[in-house]
Amino acid sequence: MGSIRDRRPPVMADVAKEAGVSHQTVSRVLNEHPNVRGETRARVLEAIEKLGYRRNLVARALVTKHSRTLGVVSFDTTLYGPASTVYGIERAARAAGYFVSIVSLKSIDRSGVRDALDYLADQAVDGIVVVAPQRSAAEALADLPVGVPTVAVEGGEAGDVSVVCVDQVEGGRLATRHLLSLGHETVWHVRGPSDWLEAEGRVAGWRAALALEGREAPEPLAGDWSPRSGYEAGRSLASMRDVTAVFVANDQMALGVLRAFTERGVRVPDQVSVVGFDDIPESEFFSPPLTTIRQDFGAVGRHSIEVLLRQIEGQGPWARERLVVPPSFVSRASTARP
Amino acid sequence: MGSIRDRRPPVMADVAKEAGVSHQTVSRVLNEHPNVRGETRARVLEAIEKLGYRRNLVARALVTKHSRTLGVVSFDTTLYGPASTVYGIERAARAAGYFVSIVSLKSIDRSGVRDALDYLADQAVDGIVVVAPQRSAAEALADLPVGVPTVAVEGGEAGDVSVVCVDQVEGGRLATRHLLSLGHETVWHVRGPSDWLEAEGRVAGWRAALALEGREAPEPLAGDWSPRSGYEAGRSLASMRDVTAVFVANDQMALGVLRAFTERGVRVPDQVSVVGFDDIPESEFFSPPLTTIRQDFGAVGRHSIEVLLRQIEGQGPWARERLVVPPSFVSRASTARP
DNA sequence: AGACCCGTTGTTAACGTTCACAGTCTTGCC
DNA sequence: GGCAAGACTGTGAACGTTAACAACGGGTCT
Repeated sequence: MGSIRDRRPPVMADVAKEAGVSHQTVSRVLNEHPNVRGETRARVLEAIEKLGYRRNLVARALVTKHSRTLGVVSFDTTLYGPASTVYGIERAARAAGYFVSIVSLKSIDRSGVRDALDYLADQAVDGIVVVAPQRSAAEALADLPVGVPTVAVEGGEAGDVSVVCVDQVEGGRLATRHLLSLGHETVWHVRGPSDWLEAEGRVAGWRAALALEGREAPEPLAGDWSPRSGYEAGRSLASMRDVTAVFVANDQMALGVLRAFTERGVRVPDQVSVVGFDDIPESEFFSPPLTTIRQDFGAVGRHSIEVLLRQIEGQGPWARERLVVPPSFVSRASTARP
Repeated sequence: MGSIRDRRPPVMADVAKEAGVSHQTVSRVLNEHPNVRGETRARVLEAIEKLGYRRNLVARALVTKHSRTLGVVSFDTTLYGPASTVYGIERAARAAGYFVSIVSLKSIDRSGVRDALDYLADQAVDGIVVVAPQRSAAEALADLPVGVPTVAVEGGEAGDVSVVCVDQVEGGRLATRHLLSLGHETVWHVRGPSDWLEAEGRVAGWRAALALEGREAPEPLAGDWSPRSGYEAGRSLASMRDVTAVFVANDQMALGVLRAFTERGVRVPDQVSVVGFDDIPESEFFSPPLTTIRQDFGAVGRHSIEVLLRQIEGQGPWARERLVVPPSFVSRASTARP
């Protein structure tokens, strides 16, 4: 028995003594090594229970070189998209027995991403997921800390990391095609910031769908994802004569557009049809309920962990994968025939 | 020079050899111990730079017993409130030089919280922040792993952990008082789930404000924070005759209420006034823009880290603190005189 | 019967850092 | 000139785990 003042948590050696075996046998039981006699295992387990032993993961990580921790670098986890993605990542990681260490960046510039990566590398993470929706972030992945498996979510082609993303181009196409199929002459677009790859993808899909039908693409209106920027774009659109259909690059901006239209007396969908992007939980209850393109953020998170674990747990040089999650069209009440 | 195939990252001993000092001196330089000669320090720093040495935080944690990692347990980080709080926590923690390890729970029941806490304790976190808005989560804090400093965010009184929270009662009062002061006879309430402390607090504030003016409190309508539940409550309210003012327990449900009113032709604020809670980024662009109660989630996150670090870095038994962040009233266009 | 294998267990040595302590070399001061 | 105090540096031993290897016993095969 230890002294009364022995507040030190029990270690493997204590368990070993209690069970009358060597510490190595305890280790074997803990790691489910096959070659341990059933009775011995039971005795060890009992001793563990009795002493309330918990294995020290730090010591373990020191010798195995694996921390069973994954790093996540993300941009503004307050936004619905990143928040959902990170949530999916976290759940998938924990289900696989990994911890998740998170770094949220305020602005994603090259040095910010580099710092975050270094920070995580110091902590000896086994792998890193970078939610890198901006071009600058994607570029920062080019000069990665070698040796640490990495997956980019929504990232570009830069560097040779695996990428998991939603097919933004297809999403833009879906939205635009829907509006054209209703009979609209052309479709206007309120786009996201130009340094966001997602914004570019949606623009590209919009243009492609328009081109396919031989329609002229009007000049897109610039937004920054915020409802306010959508509101301002909406005021501009409301003052134009020939606008009958608008594809807005995310639901928050679409809300702003709807608000501006309401203020100006433009009726949706009677006079103008609006399609959003993301399918945030609120969109269904906008006035009118918003037709939009759904991104399955949960799937993106799960897949990114799958790809990452394949790299971590597989051996040898990892193949660079590219996994694309398809978006889906959600029909509601904000679109109609012109 | 190491061999050509020497891919092993450099350790302290390598730096020491390179600089012609002992490993302990390298350690001293790294830890900014004062008693190192300037020239020696320079030589060590140079060697570190040359070899690209990075200190192994795992080995360090093993001996110091400090991982410089904080654990965060949260419920559904997809919701705006928790997401913003966790974001604030993460930023404040990193600014203080701590890593943040996150566990998101799907449902907060007692055993779920316990598991999460154990999980984090295994990882040897230096402290834990539990975002525990539900009664059951608050209860789970009662049987905490001893020895690990813990702070509850939005938690109740249970257990003897420090608490940082927004004054929900005051928020409920603010909303209700505003409506009464406009001249409404009474104020209806769409409440949050009954196992959420925040929901209870808002109900209490609403009742208190009503009682203060000697008004009868109508039966509150139950919601679950989702826009849909707000929508359903809104339909009920729309079918009642004497409803002129509604205080909705969060902005998402308020959106649902507005939607239901719009569908039924109930004009806001002309016929009915609506006040929300949270001030999510979207509320300003609802139709009409929503009068609401703002919670400063960022401040909550920052304060929780301050309290936690005070416990970690201070010595001796920590005093149990209780820090209350005041909510604020945001006036927009969804309220008017009856 | 002896060699050999395999299941089971123990012994010893890492892993890379910090801590405790013991030196050595200055420096200042009587 | 000697001595104490302090600055600076080095040595050895932790921290708690897993890896590598050795040792032992009983069974099987020849």
